[in-house]
Amino acid sequence: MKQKITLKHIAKELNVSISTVSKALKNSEEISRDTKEKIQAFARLYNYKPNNIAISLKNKRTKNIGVVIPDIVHHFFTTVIRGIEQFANQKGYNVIVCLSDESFDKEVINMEMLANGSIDGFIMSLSTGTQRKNDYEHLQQVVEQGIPLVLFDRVTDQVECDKVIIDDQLGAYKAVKKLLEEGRKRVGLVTTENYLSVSKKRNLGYEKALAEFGLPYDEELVLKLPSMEVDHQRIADFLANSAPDGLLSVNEIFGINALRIARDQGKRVPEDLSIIGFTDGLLSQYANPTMSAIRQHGEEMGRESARMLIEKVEGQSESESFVTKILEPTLIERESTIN
Amino acid sequence: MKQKITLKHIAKELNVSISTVSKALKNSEEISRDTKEKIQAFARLYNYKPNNIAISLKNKRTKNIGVVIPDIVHHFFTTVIRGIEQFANQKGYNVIVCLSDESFDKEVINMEMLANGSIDGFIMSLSTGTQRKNDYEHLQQVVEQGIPLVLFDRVTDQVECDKVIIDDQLGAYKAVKKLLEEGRKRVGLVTTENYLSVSKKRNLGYEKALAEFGLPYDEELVLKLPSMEVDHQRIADFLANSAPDGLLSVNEIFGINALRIARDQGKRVPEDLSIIGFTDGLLSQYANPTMSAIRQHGEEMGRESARMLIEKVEGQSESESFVTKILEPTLIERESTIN
DNA sequence: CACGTTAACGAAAACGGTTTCGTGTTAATA
DNA sequence: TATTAACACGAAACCGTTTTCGTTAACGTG
Repeated sequence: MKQKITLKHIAKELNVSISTVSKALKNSEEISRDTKEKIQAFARLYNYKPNNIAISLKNKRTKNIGVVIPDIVHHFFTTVIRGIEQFANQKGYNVIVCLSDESFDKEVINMEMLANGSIDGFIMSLSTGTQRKNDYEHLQQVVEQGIPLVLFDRVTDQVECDKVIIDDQLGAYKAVKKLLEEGRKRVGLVTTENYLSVSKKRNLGYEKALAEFGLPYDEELVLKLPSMEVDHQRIADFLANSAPDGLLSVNEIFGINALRIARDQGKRVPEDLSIIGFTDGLLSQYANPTMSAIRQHGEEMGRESARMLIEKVEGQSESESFVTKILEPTLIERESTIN
Repeated sequence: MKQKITLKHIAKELNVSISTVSKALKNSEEISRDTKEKIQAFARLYNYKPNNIAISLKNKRTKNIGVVIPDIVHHFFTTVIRGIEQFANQKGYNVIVCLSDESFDKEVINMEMLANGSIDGFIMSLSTGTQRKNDYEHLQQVVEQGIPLVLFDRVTDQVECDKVIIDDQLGAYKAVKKLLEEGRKRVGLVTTENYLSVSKKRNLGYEKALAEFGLPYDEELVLKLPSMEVDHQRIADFLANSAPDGLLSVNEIFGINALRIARDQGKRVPEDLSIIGFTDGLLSQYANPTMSAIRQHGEEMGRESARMLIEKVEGQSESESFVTKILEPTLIERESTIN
């Protein structure tokens, strides 16, 4: 087993001091041509690579960024991670991924693990647990310690930091407007309880579009599921009883299920029921019929988050100015709506 | 901005030495009751947490594990990550995720970045680039340096290390056997070129089942796509020309596409064409008709990989024995096959 | 009273680097 | 010849811990 070689080894072997070796490998002007060549050759021969941990300790910079997300088996989040990875990697950063599993406690534990020197900054999206509890102490702490933080998608007003979101209200508005323009009279909404920041905004967009078309907000047409779990029965009942002729789903899974259940109930999609879902993932693309969707541009959101974070991390500017970048959602029209 | 507090700060503030503080916080017997209480109270008050980096340097243990995978927007890999995260987290480890993006070069770069002290061990699945190039120098290096390595799913015989795979041959065998038992006479296979370790084995399972039913291996019934890209035209031509009545797809995406294209060609699924795909992901579950699948137990694979890796990392045993854990795949029957 | 014990703490090395500030040697200059 | 500058290198501090090995003072013992 070849042990990793250190500056000390090289120094001893070549009968010079550690500082000389360090400088030689950095091509410092201080060291003579001869010595530099000798040291560099030796280092190359033994494949010397500086120890990241030692450098981190010295520089107080780890070149790691911590990403805390609720779930990873979820198309939207994976695309965001990919975007983060892409940008971060290219800047020489590594990405430490932690899953909060939608739990407040896990979110806190993960952040505390990472906040003690392991990372230079955080990128995160709030767990439902945290949003429900409405407790952001752990985020405040991080910010107060001067650790840069970027929140994406599921954010909160209660923490001052950089944020990247899509215009959820606009997304919902676009979708519902499209449905209303098809001539739909009973446009429904499948969503979650309002503790999720995004759900709230999507509801607003839904209402706005209705109002614009002179339609009232009808509670009967809004199904609020208590969690991310799919409750087939409630969806089936909702579709049967409320009889919507258009539907916006706050996420892909609910949408796909609604589509499926509607067809099982004998409804034709899109003729009898026109459907649009949030998140343009694989499911929407491969559903039958394919499902129209609001694209959230996850990869761009990830890249943007990483860009903002790294800027803060590397920025000497102690400027306490935080920006919220708002991406515009795109309506992707497919077979579940009428073109 | 509250700066992180260190042992040195506490020591100066309380007029004791750094060593005393360190010992007091570890509740050492060496320190008097009084002093310990005073120090611990102070530390709690200022929310002292030891610096991970310093500890890592001292212990030569980072409590980080590096995961290098080809892609993350892929259901199977995300479930594996979830399994790894789950186990690792519970053992106090963090997971650094790197994406090779199916590229040999990126795989090498990522590993080199992490191998210089950032992590205690690797869990990885080979990129297609690496398998095509058939070059495992970077893995050898890591192993020689004594860094524990666990390969999962896409593995190679050319590196001696722990491995976790499913029995791909058995999986394919189970699927094809099922199709043949339905009475199918022309069972086809949609796969990739053989440089992927898993494809090779799945082909073997396919052949084995055919042989068992006294059927010849017919090249016309095997479609080998050159990459992971979906080539609609070739799939359509294949289905039209070779006219299979049963089909095994080496992954979910190819399977879903085949299913779709077959229906577009007027074939009924499963009556005219019975389909089974590898990887039991969301697409299979939500396809129309739902697609039968070979479940690869990604989460278990992740947990198992993490378990084996951490055992090696923490194991004082310098036992140079490597094991390959083989998980049994499960056939999930859905609507795309006849029950 | 001399000695050994013990309790309670501090000094210093170590982990593997970076960086500042000498310092000795040589060569150029006054 | 004395002074100085340039060159090439080393010593040591530092990042934040842990841990070994003193050291000191108080105490008990013969």
